This record gives sequence, structure tokens and C-alpha cells, in this order.
Amino acid sequence: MRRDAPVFPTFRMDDTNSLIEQRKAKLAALEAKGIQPFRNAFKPDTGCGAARERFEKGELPEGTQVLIAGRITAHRDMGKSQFIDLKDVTGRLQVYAQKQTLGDEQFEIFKHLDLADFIGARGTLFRTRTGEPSVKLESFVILSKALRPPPAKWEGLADPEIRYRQRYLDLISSDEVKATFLKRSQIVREIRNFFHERGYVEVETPMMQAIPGGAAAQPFKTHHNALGCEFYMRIALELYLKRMLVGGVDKVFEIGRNFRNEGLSRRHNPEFTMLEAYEAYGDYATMMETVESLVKHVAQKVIGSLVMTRAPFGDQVRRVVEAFLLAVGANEENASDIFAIAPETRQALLEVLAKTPAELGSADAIRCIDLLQAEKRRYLEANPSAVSSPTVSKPVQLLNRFVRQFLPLAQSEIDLSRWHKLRYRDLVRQAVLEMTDGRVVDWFALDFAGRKRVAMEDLGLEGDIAAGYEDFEVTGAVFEKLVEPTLIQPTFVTHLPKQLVPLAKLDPEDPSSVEVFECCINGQEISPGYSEQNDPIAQREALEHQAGGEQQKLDEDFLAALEHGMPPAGGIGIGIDRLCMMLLGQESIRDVILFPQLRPKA
RNA sequence: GCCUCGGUAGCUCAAUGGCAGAGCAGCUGACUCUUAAUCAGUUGGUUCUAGGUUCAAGUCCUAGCCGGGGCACCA
Repeated sequence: MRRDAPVFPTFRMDDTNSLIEQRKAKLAALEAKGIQPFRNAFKPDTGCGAARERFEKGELPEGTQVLIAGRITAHRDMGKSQFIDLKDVTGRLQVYAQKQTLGDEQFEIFKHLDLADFIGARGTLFRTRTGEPSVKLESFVILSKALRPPPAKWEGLADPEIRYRQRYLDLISSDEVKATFLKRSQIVREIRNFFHERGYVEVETPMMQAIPGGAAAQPFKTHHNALGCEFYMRIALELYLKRMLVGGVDKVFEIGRNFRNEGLSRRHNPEFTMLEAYEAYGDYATMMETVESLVKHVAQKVIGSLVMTRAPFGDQVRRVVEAFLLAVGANEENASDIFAIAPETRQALLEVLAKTPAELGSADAIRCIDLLQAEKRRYLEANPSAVSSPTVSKPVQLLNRFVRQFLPLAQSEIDLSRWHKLRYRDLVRQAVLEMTDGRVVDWFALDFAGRKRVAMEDLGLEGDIAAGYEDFEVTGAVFEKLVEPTLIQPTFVTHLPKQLVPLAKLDPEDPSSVEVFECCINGQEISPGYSEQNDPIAQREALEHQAGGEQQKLDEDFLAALEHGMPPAGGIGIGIDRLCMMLLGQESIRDVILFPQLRPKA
């Protein structure tokens, strides 16, 4: 090739090549020069960020020769010299190329490298005039040519659909996203360390099961051709791990994927990662200690603190304020048909709405709670009959409900050093007491009809209680709607009604409840745990009741295993994704799962 | 499944029913210490899809696709 001939195709004004076509043309130009732009291997002797760090610390002196490899993430062209940023998993390092060092031809090739190309580089460490640790380039090889342009270097990726469908682009353009997933990996590693240190054995049990047991969720169905039968993807690990207890593996755990054929949401992905652990001769109290120690261990090791900053929830504050204004009809000029809030309250709430979600935080939620409570006092003063009324008046009911919705938003941190232990019944009783302004002192002293009436009329749960609900389900709705969302700080909710947990031991002191806890943090259930049912006869009865007469749903082999004898044991399940959300300050499960489930694109 | 918001250049975003634009990226040129480099010039569009209303549709209407949020479902 003649020295003055263009090394790369030039693109004229009327050229309509797309960005991909331009890159392909560059690729062809490289190949025409005998350069193979997709190499088999390259062995760097240090990472980009690692070299930078060791240079800063003085471990590598100025002038040290290094071999590094990475993706080009930025370039700054200075004419006869050029800077690029090279990035690998350890971090970023600047490379400085000079025409006189590389030679005309190599420098020309270097200048025409594209953002996102991978190169390997040899050079010496030095510091630029501005103090930036850099590599003075001596030679380089193209390791992989990128044929598609990366997302904008500064704005990054905002489109959630691309972020989730093409996570690699998200990882390329956001260091925070990458850090989140690297930390998730550390969390899982620390969980394993924790259990191994305690002498647990890690096992793997079937994901494809003939009878999906251990939970009551809808399973995914599949078909095995050679066996000619249906299989289900597992919905829980429980029944196989208990078989391990029968088999004499006394401390056992598994971390694995569960599959549930149900709705997707901010907190639900059809496949999610579950940890289950069982300890023979332990009970639910043993397992509460285990959960608390585990979570503290992981937080300390991975986050380096026991105080977690909650995910930003400004949008939720907005949503609740909007819903309230809508409910009282105060977002329009006309007054409400329920009651009229004071103009200054309305004004204050509109001021909250005027803020952006990023500006909104717990202080605003606290302010809203104060406003609503002042509003309640004002209403009760103006309507003395409402105070003495046997039922909660609509305005008060509405105010009470919204105060409760603001409660979880009033807390901006989670303190993992203080764990609370409260009984299910006490929490429900207290919530009802507060929501009815003391009218219903003891929810459990009412009869079934009374509870249903209070739930529908006083608590405003009419939309949440189906016609055929049994008594424990009505109470369950109160817990789910009014209690669980407010449990931000780590709380063990104990002694759940037996109908909720058919695989647990009854509480000897109160046979209507079971030795069960639900560990709630951040307003969601992170971990259930219990004293495992090891009485095969009682277990059969409970499972038959749950199966509702559908015999084919009974896992007879599991029951047979229990009949061979299972030691008393405590067990827990921990939703790893939700634990990660809490520890990593993420409000969507999709931000802690690398490739969340989306509808396939046609 | 329902409600709601959104889908415009490779990326981030604009555009009273009236010529589809900017920044970054790209391309061409200048510059041998820049780092969101700078400066000059410049290419790039099935405005998610299919219909409809209109002299005129990115914008309004209908249906659909995909996504976010909410609800329902989820012991």
C-alpha cells in the first residue's frame, strides 16, 4: 500500500452508511491490511483498574512495563497524539498514544479504532501533567472489533426495556449496575460461607418434579418425551431437603431457582432464587437466630455496615399524595363528597407534588402524616358525633388508611443491628386498634361475622376480601394490607395461624397457631421459618386438607419418608432476590436479577 | 386480566394539528498532556404497527404490539 493512500475508507457527505455499515467497512479495511481483528487470546499481566490502583499506591513504580487489555470507552484525539480509556472488570486506565512512538501506520490504525473495540496494549506506566495514571503506548493489538455502537457514554442507558433485554449494554454503560451485580455475587458467596462455617452440607435437588410441593403456588408444566410423562418445575425446595434430614444429613441447605407461574411485578419474577436451610434438632427459635446472624454476617461482609439506606421512594410518596387528593376530590377545584380538607392542607400537599421524585424523601412522608393527623383532629372537633359513633366514619377511615400508607415512607434507613420479635395476633390486634381509633380493642374477641364487618366497614378492606374467605383469611388480609407493609425494620412475626402453614409444628401452648416466624424487612417477607412437622400422620392430614381432596397432589414418597422418621428440625427459606433488594437499595427485583423475565420480542 | 403513563436519529431528549430538531456518538478537517477535551464543517428519521379523522397527524380517534408503574393473582 502506498504511504499516502487512505488506510481507511473515507465517508463523504452524501454517504448514507449506517453506523454498523461504517464499522463493517473499517473491519474490511483492517482485514485488507492483513490484520485479524478477532483474536483467540491475549494474556494481560495486570488489570486496567488494578494497574492504576497499584501505581497510585506506589507498588508499581513509574516506568513499569505492563500488558493490559480492555474495551475502549472513551477517546480524546489531539492530532498527533491521542488518549483513550481502556476498561476491564477491575476498572479504567488511560492510554496515551503518540504518533512518533507508534509510527505512522500503527498510529493511523489506532486513531480509527472505535468506541467499544477491545484491544490489548503494551506500554509503560506514567503520570500525565494533570496527574492521571496512564500507560504510554508502545504497541497494541486489536482483540475484538465492535460492529455496533455502544450507548452514549455520558447519558448511558435509560430505556428500561433495553436495560433488561440487553443487560450487557446496561453493564457496559453503568458502573453502578455492574457494582450491584458484583455485590449480589458476593452476597451469595457469603451466604455459602456462613452455612459452611456452621457445618451445613450444600446439596442439589430436582428442579423437575412429578408433584410440585412445598408451597401453594401455580407451577410451570413441561413434558418428558422419553418417559412420556408430565413434569413440573419446582416451586420450593422444601420436600427434598426434608428427605435429606430423613437420610441423616442433619444440617443441609440449597441455593437454587424456584419457578412460579404467577404475575410479574416489582417484587416478583417467575424464576427466583431461594435459599432453604434445615437443621436437625433445632426449632423455629434456632432458625430465627440463624436468619439474624446470616443477614448480619452478609451485610457486614458485603456492605460493611448494619445500617442500610433504603431505595429512593420519592415516586411512592408522590403516588400516595396523589391517591389521597383523588380520594378526597381535592385535586380538582370542586370539594369532596366525603369531606373537605382544609385549604392549607391541600396547599401543602400540592407543594409536595410540585417536587420531583428525587427531591422527595422520608421528611415529606412525615410531613404528610402530620398534615393528615391535624386534618383528623380538625374533623373530629367539627363533628363530635363521629367520636362517639360505634363505627369509624368515612373521613377518619380514609385519613387512617393514608397515614398507614405513609408510615413505611417515613423511614429512610434499615437498622440491621436491632431485630424485633412480635406475635402475629398482637400485630393484627394493634393495627385494628389504631385503625378504628380504639373502637375495636380486641380483634380476636370478635366473632367471624364481626371481624368480617369491621374489615369491610371500618378498615376499608372491602376490595381485599373475597366472598368465600374463611376466618383466618380475613385476618390474613388485615395482616397483609395493614401490617406487613409497615414492617420496615427487621421483625420476626411469630405464631401464625396454623392454616397458613401446613408443614409446621403446632404451638403446644396454643394449638391454633404454629411455631412459625415470618421475617419481614423493608415491608416485605424476606424469610419464613418454622419448627418442621415430623409427625407423618398430622402431616398427612394437613396436606390432605390443603390439597382439597385432589389426591394426585399428595407427595406420597415424602409422606413415606416421614414415616421412616424425620428428626425434629428447624427450617428456613430466604428469598435471595428480595434480600439483595434490601441490602443493595434496589426497589425493583428486576434490578437484582441479571436477565429478568420479559415477554419475548417477536 | 384491569387501570395508567410511555415508545421520535446508535444513545439521551425536544417539537400549539402547520417545513421532524438539539446534545452526545458517527464522518471530514485542525491540534503531541486530554479526561463529558476543544474548535470548524457534516451525515443520519418507516416518529412502535395497522387503520381512521383532517387541506394538513409525531401530535387527535380506534385497534394492536412492547415496556414502566399501580391493582388483581401470589400459604
